[in-house]
Amino acid sequence: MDYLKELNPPQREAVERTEGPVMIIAGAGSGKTRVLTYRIAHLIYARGVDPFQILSLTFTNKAAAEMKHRIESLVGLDARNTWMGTFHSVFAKILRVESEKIGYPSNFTIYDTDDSKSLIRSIVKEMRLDDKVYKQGVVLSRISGAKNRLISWQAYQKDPFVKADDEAAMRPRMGEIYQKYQDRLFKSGAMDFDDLLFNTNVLFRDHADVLNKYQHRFKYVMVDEFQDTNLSQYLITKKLAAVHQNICVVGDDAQSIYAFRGADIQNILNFEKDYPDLFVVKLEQNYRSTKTIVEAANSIIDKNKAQLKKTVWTSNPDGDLIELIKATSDNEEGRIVATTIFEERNNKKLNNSDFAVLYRTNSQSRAIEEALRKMNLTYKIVGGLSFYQRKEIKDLMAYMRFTVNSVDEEAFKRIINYPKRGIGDTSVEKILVAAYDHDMPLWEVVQNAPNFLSGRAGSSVDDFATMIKAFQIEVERKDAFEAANFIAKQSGLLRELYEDKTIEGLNRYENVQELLNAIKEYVDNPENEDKSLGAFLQEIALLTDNDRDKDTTDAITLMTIHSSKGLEFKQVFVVGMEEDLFPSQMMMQSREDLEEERRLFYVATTRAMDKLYLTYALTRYRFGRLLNCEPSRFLEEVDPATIKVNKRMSATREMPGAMRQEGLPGGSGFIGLKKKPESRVPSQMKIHTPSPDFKPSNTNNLQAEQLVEHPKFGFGKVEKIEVEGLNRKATIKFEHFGEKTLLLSFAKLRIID
DNA sequence: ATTCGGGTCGTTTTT
DNA sequence: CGACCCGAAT
Repeated sequence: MDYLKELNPPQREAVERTEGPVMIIAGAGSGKTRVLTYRIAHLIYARGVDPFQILSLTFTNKAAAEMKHRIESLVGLDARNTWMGTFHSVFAKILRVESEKIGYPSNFTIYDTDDSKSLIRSIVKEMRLDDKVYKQGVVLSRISGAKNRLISWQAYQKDPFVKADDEAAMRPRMGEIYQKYQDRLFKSGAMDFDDLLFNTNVLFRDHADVLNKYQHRFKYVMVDEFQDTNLSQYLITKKLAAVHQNICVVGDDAQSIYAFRGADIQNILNFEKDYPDLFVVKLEQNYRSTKTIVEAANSIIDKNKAQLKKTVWTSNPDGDLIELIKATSDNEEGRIVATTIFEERNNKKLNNSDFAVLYRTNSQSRAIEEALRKMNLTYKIVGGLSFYQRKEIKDLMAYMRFTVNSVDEEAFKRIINYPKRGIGDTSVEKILVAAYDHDMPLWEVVQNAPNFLSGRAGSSVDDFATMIKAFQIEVERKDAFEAANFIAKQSGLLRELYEDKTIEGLNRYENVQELLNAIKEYVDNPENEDKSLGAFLQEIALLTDNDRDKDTTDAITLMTIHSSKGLEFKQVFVVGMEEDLFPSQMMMQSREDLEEERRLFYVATTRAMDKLYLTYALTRYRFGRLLNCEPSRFLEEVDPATIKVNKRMSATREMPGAMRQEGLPGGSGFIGLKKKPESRVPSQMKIHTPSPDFKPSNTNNLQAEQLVEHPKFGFGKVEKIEVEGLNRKATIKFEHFGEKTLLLSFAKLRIID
């Protein structure tokens, strides 16, 4: 039991108190993850609990993976058998087994936000409502909010308060949309994210035997980031723990920053009421930050009324004062951040990865990125467009989804005419209408297309159905990887991408390859018993970009404060400390909103271990308008004893000589990419027939000014040649297609001399 | 089937 | 300002 010696008394108490309801209030940097992992290890080691009986729920896959990894190194492979994952993934797994009891197929699809929005759009359109009033986002968040509070569409329509709300917002038919939305999801054999939790509640409510089974299976239930749970999640946990009462929640009310998506801070503030014999442990010693930073953070959060009393302290050294930096503009702010990182890194022998720049809104990253790039500092952006949201990935996944669950409407709409097979919107509409009019499953209609569509469209859909049937046979016989490969090839999707030799096209092709690799890895992983495509799809539906292998490159991290939770860095910059930006003007409707912004500021400051910088700009552009910015009220709230106003770096300042030279190659420090412009090729010109004698030339000696022929884009003139790493890129101006940049190692070009 | 022009709107984000 | 959506025009 050596590991217990590594813990301080409250941590140890939190680990050893395994029986009965426990709430661990864990201040920032107080070793929360360590306590959680040791607690699980302790259950297995000291108490002899079967890992199979321990359920731990987290908020991100990353947190779950990290914890699993740490337990494994503590306990060994036994740890594999504990149930650990996000609320959504754990209950998706359970629903997969039990869904038929509530009328869903066991191979149900999970709709992501895009699918949900697209479905809402169709419904609003079909109801002939104004989509400017019933905006997808608004409608979805309203429905989502209801589901998170366990309000079914029936209850929604009956509730007079809800009704009054919707009418006041000039959206009286919201209840109807909710009903139709649920109906369509059901008929598509699909659940959205909120349904995974909502339906688990339904399952446990209506099927006592099922609830009983899981209540007895999970003798110990643990919830991480408890301050971020919504009602739906909380009730599931409560039900599961009702028999053994071994429920342990870990959280920090001071870091509750997700109210806007249904998290209810009252869950943590009122937890005691639900469990009168609750044992509360407070972890108040901070191991992460300097005294200065801890004091500053405390001075902010103390202003909040709604909070659990605790005093976070540290025995770490005082450290440097927080630097408050005033910049004249957002670009200067970026420059100051970049030069400061550059100097600090060299003076203190730090790595890029020791630095983070945090902002309130994603759009603020631009100025910072520009400045970092100019100084050739490597950076990465966390968040932004996810891998799984890329069009090419969603397309292939839609094929796989439809093969597995051939009533999935959103998947159907995505692939029925991509690659093009002459089935336009009208035909698609006819198919869907037919399905609803005759109350037939979508797949029935597709299989009998000629009955519903005339002429060419009918036979095209027929061919499509034949193809899908071939896929289904493949899926039944082969594992996920082989089936996915088959689908990617036979659908024509891979070929479509392969033929596009532009940089963006290559990226898309590589992305698809990467997805296929991920499937291969999934199949090869002995931990995954079910190697079918269906099983893989279920796994991947709940992944986000943050879960993918992060590159090992040493880079400065840029992200929003929200996504910084749980992380730590030696030096942290919080930029954009201006009134109305942070705290955000849009957010500030009530005292609660101000308090949430304050907690957000608390989260930001407590990411820093050694040094914290707060910066603001006096002018900033927003929506094309020049703003005059006042320093944020938060700057006034921070204990002034912890701050020094940095005159040295404010105002205009010379950059170090080495940085000043013009024409430094900018691009190499650039890892993150927020948005890739799609290459737009005018369709009439798509088909260039290569000359009969077309043979790709050796492009090793390709020069500017030379004339070339491309099999797809036709004739063009080389504008310039660049070297990027091992690759050479040629920018070529084509007769009809304009400028394209091609990678020479891939492009097939014929040199015309 | 695509493209272009006009109009709108603009947090935070996980699953 | 600029991204996105939609409808009119090709």
